[in-house]
Amino acid sequence: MTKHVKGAEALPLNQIIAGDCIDVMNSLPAASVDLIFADPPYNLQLKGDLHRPDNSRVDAVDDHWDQFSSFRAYDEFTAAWLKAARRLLKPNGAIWVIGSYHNIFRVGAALQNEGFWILNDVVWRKSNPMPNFRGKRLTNAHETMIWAGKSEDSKYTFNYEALKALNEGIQMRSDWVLPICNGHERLKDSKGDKAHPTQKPESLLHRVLVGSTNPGDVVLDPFFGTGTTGAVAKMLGREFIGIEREESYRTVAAARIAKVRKFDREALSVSVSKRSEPRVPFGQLVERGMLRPGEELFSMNQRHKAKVRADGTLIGDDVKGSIHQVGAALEGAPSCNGWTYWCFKRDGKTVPIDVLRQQIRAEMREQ
Amino acid sequence: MTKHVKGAEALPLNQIIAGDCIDVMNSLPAASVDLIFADPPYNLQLKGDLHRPDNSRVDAVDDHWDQFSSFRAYDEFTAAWLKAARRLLKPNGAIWVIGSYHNIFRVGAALQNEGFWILNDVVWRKSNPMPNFRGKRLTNAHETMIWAGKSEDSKYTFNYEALKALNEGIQMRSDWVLPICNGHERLKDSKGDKAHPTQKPESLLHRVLVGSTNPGDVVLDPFFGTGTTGAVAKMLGREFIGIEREESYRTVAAARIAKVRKFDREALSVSVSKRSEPRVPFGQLVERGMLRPGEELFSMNQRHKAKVRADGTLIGDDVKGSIHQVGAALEGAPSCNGWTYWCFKRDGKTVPIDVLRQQIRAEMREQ
DNA sequence: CGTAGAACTGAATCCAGGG
DNA sequence: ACCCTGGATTCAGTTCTAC
Repeated sequence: MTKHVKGAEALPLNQIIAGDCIDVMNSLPAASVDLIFADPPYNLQLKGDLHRPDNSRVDAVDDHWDQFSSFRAYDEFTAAWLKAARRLLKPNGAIWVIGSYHNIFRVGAALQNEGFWILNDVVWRKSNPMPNFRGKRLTNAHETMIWAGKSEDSKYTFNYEALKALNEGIQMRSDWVLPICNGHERLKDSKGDKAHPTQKPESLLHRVLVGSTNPGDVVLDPFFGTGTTGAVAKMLGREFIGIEREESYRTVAAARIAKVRKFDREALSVSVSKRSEPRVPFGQLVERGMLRPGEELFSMNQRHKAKVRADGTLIGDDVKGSIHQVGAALEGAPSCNGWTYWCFKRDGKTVPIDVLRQQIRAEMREQ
Repeated sequence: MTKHVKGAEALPLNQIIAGDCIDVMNSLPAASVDLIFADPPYNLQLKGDLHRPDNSRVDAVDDHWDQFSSFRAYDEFTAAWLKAARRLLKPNGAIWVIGSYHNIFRVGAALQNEGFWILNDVVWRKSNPMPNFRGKRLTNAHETMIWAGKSEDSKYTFNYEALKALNEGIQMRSDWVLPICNGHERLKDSKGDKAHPTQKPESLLHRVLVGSTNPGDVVLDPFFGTGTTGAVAKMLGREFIGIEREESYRTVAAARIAKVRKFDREALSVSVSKRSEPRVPFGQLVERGMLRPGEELFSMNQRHKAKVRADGTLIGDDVKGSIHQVGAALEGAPSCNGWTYWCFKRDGKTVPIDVLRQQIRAEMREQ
């Protein structure tokens, strides 16, 4: 299918175009696209191998397309594809770009330099990220998306009520908790290996497209990969244009999209987290000043006491550890629920620490 | 209090220094600070706040002022204070910078350009953000912090076990859910208005300082504001240096910090990693007769065995070497922790050799 | 057939210290 | 500076295998 726009050039809709995205974008008619979703190379700069504690090797992103000789080279690449992308956007068009700390700051600055107007940065909080195996940094548990209008005065599309509905009637926030793409959704090649190292979950694109496009809008993805953007666009009744350099990815994407039915909501069902109470680490009571480091806690039976430390552990006579561990040790029990075991004193009264946890949970429910 | 460092220049500790942060930082001795926490301004309307690297002021009524020159001026300001900050850091020092989508991408790119090495970007997920009243965008529910080492090979401080303890035994992630600063913690001026527009919560600084400094470390905050960094540093037994241009903020901060009490020493101790335990050569177990030369060791999975030699090496089928080397070779693994891999037999029971190491370490602690 | 437990996996800038 | 070696280090899943 092609679509004719003012200027008589044809727009190749619902196709995957082979080639370098900058060249291809430059060959398409200007001001013809409503939304761009881009998942560019992150320039991860990985060095050696990484092993899990069980000695298995992590299958890293070592593909040639992620290699850049320097930040400067990456910046030039970024400016070039953003320029081409901006030309394609209608005046009221918008763009989403996803990245990690390796590249997102350079991408964000480049967006601003090119005249895009940032509307929000959105954090994808992964419910099941890969841990930091060596314990040398924080678990890298999120990626960042930037949502920007073509210019400061673009009348961008924002379906406020639709997103609010997706969020159980509460205004959608800038942090989205979604699982990574695995299980059956993760596309495999003929050998059973993952077809693409960085396939994005459809739930993420669902939220992006519901929130910032209308049915019939044209969505372009210059780094199409295995076509998550195209698959979700088709389900949601949006038109897509994919650009992808690697033949193997194009093949997988084409087969995938062919199987998609419009309004195929089944594929989007995000595993709903159990409706259980949120976990509140004891350390949070300390960080938030509800209990002071050095303060004494007393056991329910008044037989034992222990001091709170700055890291949210307790120290008693010859025992250190979590509220549960210290409670268990002092009672000589195999286990102990520290939340119901320990109390603190306020104004002469003895108060169970669980009261403070309830307080935090109540706050969390409010918004 | 001042502290004298190599080079005979005095470091003004636990003081709030009046002045422009770039000038003040340039007047302090190089390589003298362990950590910098910075919450730089990012209101682009306050053009008078911006300084070029040559210290000339950006003219707010400049006719040529547009979006582009505004970004350029902000970039120059950012590069200038980051350069000054980097000079102050010890080789193994690190920096935290907090910002929002208005400025954080420019700050992140500048950090990388100046040679800092990003360790994590951390999302502060606000549990009670201000809603988006007009319903034109997503609720801006987070801010971004960047944690970076002075250089790629900095041996930065990371108290992994302490943060894990704060999170009740689960590795700390890059997204931190903490409430915004309000209630009693929020400082008010004499008229009852908030004393500072963007006062950060102490819980945020608690986590930053527990995780990336040790007691006694010097923490500098070039945009001190009402002194959250100083207040938490004092509580946690860290030394602080604050720089603030506005007298009203300095006054509020000084009064605030004077009221803070340091936690006692025991409360400041945190959970430590096994890595900090003294090293015990396996040969010592043999020398001390805890294991006899010729004795057989068995792998944890019971699949392999090897004999102890008099020099503290093992000999198995076709392999000789350290407990680690033989374990790795037998398992075909890239590496192996021999201490947890090998067991010996005593009175019919299988005992991990690590028990003997712990015995030696306990003896070492006694004296 | 169902269930329990083992195996596997994910955009990762993932070691420190002695010779 | 490099080279070598000891030895510390994981969370939330999904899929596979054994019984």
